[in-house]
This record gives sequence, structure tokens and C-alpha cells, in this order.
Amino acid sequence: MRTRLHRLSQKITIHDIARELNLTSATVSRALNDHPRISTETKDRVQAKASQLKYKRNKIASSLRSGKSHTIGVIIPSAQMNFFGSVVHGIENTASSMGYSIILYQSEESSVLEKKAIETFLSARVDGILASIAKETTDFSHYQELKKRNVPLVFFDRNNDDLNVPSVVINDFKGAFDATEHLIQKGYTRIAHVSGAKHLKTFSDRLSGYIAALKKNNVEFNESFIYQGNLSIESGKAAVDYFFNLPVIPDAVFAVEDFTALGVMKGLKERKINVPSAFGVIGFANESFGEHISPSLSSVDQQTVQMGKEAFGLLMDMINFKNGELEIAVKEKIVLEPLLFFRESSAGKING
Amino acid sequence: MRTRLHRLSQKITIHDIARELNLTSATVSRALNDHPRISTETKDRVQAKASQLKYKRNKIASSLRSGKSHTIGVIIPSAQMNFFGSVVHGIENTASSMGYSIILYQSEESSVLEKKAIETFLSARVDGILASIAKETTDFSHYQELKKRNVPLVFFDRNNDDLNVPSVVINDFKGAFDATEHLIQKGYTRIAHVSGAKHLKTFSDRLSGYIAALKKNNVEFNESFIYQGNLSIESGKAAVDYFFNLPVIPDAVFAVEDFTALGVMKGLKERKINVPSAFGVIGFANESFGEHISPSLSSVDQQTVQMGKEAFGLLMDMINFKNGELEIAVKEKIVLEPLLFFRESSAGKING
DNA sequence: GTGAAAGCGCTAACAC
DNA sequence: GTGTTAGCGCTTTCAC
Repeated sequence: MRTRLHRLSQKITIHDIARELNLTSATVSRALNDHPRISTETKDRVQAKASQLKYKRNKIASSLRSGKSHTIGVIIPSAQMNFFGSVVHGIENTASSMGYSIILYQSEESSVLEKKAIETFLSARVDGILASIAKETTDFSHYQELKKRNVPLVFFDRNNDDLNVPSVVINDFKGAFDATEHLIQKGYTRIAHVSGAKHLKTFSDRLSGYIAALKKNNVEFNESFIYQGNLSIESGKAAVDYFFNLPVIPDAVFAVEDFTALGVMKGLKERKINVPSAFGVIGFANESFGEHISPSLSSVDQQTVQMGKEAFGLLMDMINFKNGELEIAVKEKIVLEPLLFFRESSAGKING
Repeated sequence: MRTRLHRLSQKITIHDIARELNLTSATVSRALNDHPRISTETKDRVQAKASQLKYKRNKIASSLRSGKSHTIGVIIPSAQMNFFGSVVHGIENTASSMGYSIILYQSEESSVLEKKAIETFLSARVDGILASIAKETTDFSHYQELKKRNVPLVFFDRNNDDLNVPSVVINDFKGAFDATEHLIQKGYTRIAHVSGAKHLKTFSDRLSGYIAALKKNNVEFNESFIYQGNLSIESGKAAVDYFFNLPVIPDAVFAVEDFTALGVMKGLKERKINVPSAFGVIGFANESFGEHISPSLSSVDQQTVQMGKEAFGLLMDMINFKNGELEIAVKEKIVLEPLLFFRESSAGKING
């Protein structure tokens, strides 16, 4: 009997409060939701009784009835990746401060899991979805389906312009441009680039920024100074091998991201080339290891936390628009400005 | 009208399927849930109609009725911290493979946010909670409340033994013991320790492991060889200053975690002390920067992903026990074995 | 193997 | 300012 009572005690509903207070559940519900037409006295009594009985509102019932779950779905490739952990940090902070919960899913870069995540979100009736597209994804029908269903959707970091979905990205072009120009200003004259898969916009934009900076500063652009890498330490090392077999050898590298830059530094160390006095290096992503290696790595910061905040804000706009019975007209693209961190690896050339 | 239809098309329910198939919603529900007493033919017809109508089951309604949300709440201090991102990776992977969704909350090390998270979880009627206690938390009443309410709860990494809650932690003692013994075996003879806040079990365990390894190997234990740090690069540097002003100077350090170890290495570099030939260093956490700095940092890996998997598994056990109408008797504590990564920083002393 | 009926706990018209 | 009523979409006895 004791246990039975105990078990029941977990299931206090607004009806229990209503009964004890000689009210209807409707009034209790209104009081709990701070409805304007309920007297302050009633509200106080209800509040008091609620906390006395340790009442916890049943969000599930409330969602079912109201059609709003106050929950958003978030898809990231992997929580293990620094970058996404940091974005999620920004998203969750903002969301919870506005009364929203987040359901987190990892795509593991797989289209199948990405679709599964969306199915789950749909059946959980999330109010909106924040997503970073999986690398593997080439068929976007599951995202298009969301648009059809009028489910608010915002992409962050990895988006697809053809889908016409609001997004928050970083200005890759400008980051690359600034990084390259920085190397030029530090006195490096033969600046090479280790790129990433060129079919991904992020990386082709960085390539364009690199080229534009050279042109603007009247530095000769040399096609052979571009090495096609794949975002890894290995490709950075391989790039060094390639560069040092060219007829004209570069004296600096703008790497498409930090692990590639790290590979470049390792390759240079093996060849006993001094960084930065003989060779400058700058990366992209501002990974945590960058400031701790020696020489410390200059890099372009991607404003991850801010990205999360902005993405959630954009999603909120869409959700509110939708509630206002308006067509989702938000066709916005927020482009964050990259932040440059100049460290030792690009401190300047000592010319011979 | 077009829009109207479109809008309605988002709200296909089992009743719609039932009507079109001349069945009852009960049968459709059973068919969709693969109930054994429903004929294969009916199941097939229902499935076909469901996907034709693009039916998505309403998990909210289902949860309300069945009392199971198939959702668990996860509290971590911050998604920005590598360690927790990695644990979440393990949790989410396992959870989603078993049909569970995770709601993520960050405590930001604050008791207030921690309590707020639990409130939210309770009102979302999660089937269980996975938590890593916030540093700031000294009053555990919100966790005790969960026990009272019979809500399955498992701690990971940061737990409190007094609460008698199942947990998954790493064997800090053994990790520290092995790390210290490794230094001894590599020929270092005066091994110091930079510790963390001693009121936290994690860190006092590491201290104990360090002392035990010295004793077991008959290396003299010297109280002055313990420097009280605070998990930062700065405290590592300060420790070096302290150690090099001792009458007897150590020749190796076991640091309580990697950032401290990094600070030690920086301090040594400033003093032009060679690592590892003159001084050995080993850390704890296996942070990603460790293998990329020079010399690379030896460290103790905390099996983060595995920790997430085990924590979810333990929670599942509790959830199933509960459903079986049994008292929650699971009083388990899973202790993971640390993994040692021996790198350059502890490669051995060249004695003069 | 399927139907009828009830209800999970809440909210929201519509009353007055 | 509060009550009445009617569901939200699903699951689940209890029938037969």
C-alpha cells in the first residue's frame, strides 16, 4: 500500500489541484499558464497547491493539445568534432534561455542516419529543425520534404544554396582572402594553397578568396601552387613534398583547415625549414591545438558559438512567422565574419 | 483551397488510414506496431496506405497514452568541452540505435541550470536521465528527488558516491598509478605531481594512484614534490617555477590533466630543459592537441565514447527493471580501465 | 483477427 | 473571472 501511494504520488494532475481547491481543471490550467483573466489570488492559491503537491506539468499532454512541442531537432555530423560541439553549445544555451529543448542527432556524415533523424523529429513534432548537412548527402529530398510540410528549417555551416533554405554560414571567401593577404603583408611572396574537396562550396570559396587576395595585391597567381588535399595531416605533408619539387618553391602556405596546416608544418619540420622565418603557414578553423603547438599556428576562427546562436534565432523567426499564419517568407542567409588569429607561424619572413 | 488541402495533408492520422481501408483505428495502430494478432495481409495493406499518405506517427500522442516517451535527458557541463562532446557522441549513437532520442542540456557548471534541466526533463516525462554533476553543485536534493520519484538516473564521469546512484566512471587511481609507474620504468627517479582541487574525488584518486605507484616501486615519496594546481596551463608553468626552486629538483612530472602537462612543458621549454631526455612529462585526458605538439605528450585516455555507451546501457537496464514492476535494485558502478598513450614526452631519460 | 469504447492530461472555444 | 465541453491522436482493455 505504501508503494502504491508512492507510485500514485508521481501522477499529480491539474485535476488533483482543481479538486483540492474547488476549481475546474480549466481554471487551474489557466492559472498555471498565467492567463490574464485569472485573479491574482487564484493564481497564488494554485501555485501554492501545485508546489505543495509537487505537481509537474505534463508537457506531452500540453504539446498534444496545443500543437506546439517547444522542442527543436538538431542534426550535426558528430558531437565528437570540436566545431560542432561548440555550435551546439551556442544553440542549446540560446534555446534553453527561450524555453526550448533540443533533441540532438548525429548523422555520422551518413545520409541514411540523416533521414532517420528527420523521421524522428517529424514524429516528435518538433517546432523546427537546425541541421548541418552530412558530407555524404547528395540527394536532398528529405530536406525538400520538410519545406513541403512547412517545417521550419535552418542550415548552419554546411548548406546547399539550391534548396533555398535560410542558413548561417561563415564568410569563407573573406576568411581566406584575409589570411592570404596577411601572408603577403608579412613579406611572403610565393604563396601556395592546400585545398579541400572542390565540389564543396566551403572549400571552393576559400580557394576563390585565396586567388582574389593574390590578384588584388598583384602577386602572381600560379596554378601549380594549388595542391588538392583532403582535410588531413597527411595531405598537408604530401603538399609539402609536392611543393618542394616544383621548379619555383613557395615560401608560404594558406591551408584550407588546421589539420592540413599542421601536416604542412610537420612536413616542413622534417625538411628542417624554419617557420615562420623561411616559410609562413596559416590555417582555418582555429582548432584548439593551434595555439599550443610550436610554433603556434595562425588561423581563421569560425565563430562557432555565435553561429549556433544566430541559427537558433533565425529558426525562431521562422517559427513565429508560421504561427502568424504567414507563408514562410524568411529567405535569409546570415554570413558571419571570420576572426583572424595571428600567431607565430605567420610572423614574417626573414629574407635572404 | 489548394493551401487548405495542403495544410491538412500534414495531419494524417491513423483514423484516415482506417477510413480508407475500412478498418478501425485500433487495428491500424496494432498493425503499425506489429502486433502479433494482426494478419500479415492487413499489416501490409496498412503499411502501404501509410506510406502512400505519408503518414508520420504522432509520438506525442503515443507517449501520452502509453506513458513511455522513448526519450532520455542528458546533462553535461558544456558541449564545448571536448571530453563531454565525445561522451555525448557515445550516448547518442547507442541511444538512437535502440530507438531512443536524447534531449541535451548544459549545466554550465551551475546548480541552478542543473535544476532547471531536471525540471524540464520531468515535465517532458523522459524515461531516464544521464548526468554529469556540475562542479558548483553541493546540494544534491534535486537528484535525490529523482530517486524518490523513481526516475531512472545514471551518473557518468562526475558522480557522488553518497547518493547511491549507478554510475560510469574511469579508474582514476589506476590511470595515475600506471602513468607514474611508466615514468619510473623509463628511468626517471624524482617524480613530481601537479594536482587538481583535492576535494574532487577524481583528482584525489589520481593523487593516491601517484603515491601508490611510488611506494610500490620503492621510490621515495616527497611531500614537497606535490604542487597544488587548478587544471590550467598557468598552473603547469607555476609548478615548474616551484619545482626548480626546491633543494632537490624533480626529473619528471605526472600532471593531473593535459593542459597542466602542457603548461609544464612550456615552463620547461622556457628553462631550456629538454623533454624527454632531461625531464619526463605525462598528462591525463588524451586531449587532441597532445599528439600534435612537440614533443608529443604522453597521456591517459579516459575512454569517453565507451563511457557514453556504458552509461546508456546502464540506464536501459534501470528502465527495463522499472517496467518489470521491480524495485530499482540496480546499484551498479562501472569502472572503465584507462588507456595509456605513450608518446615522446616520456620516452626516457638519458642520464648524466 | 478485428471492433467498440474509454481515456492519457492538457488546452481552448464558448458560455455567462 | 470561472465553468462546460470537446477533443488533440494514440493505445488498450474488453469484447466476440
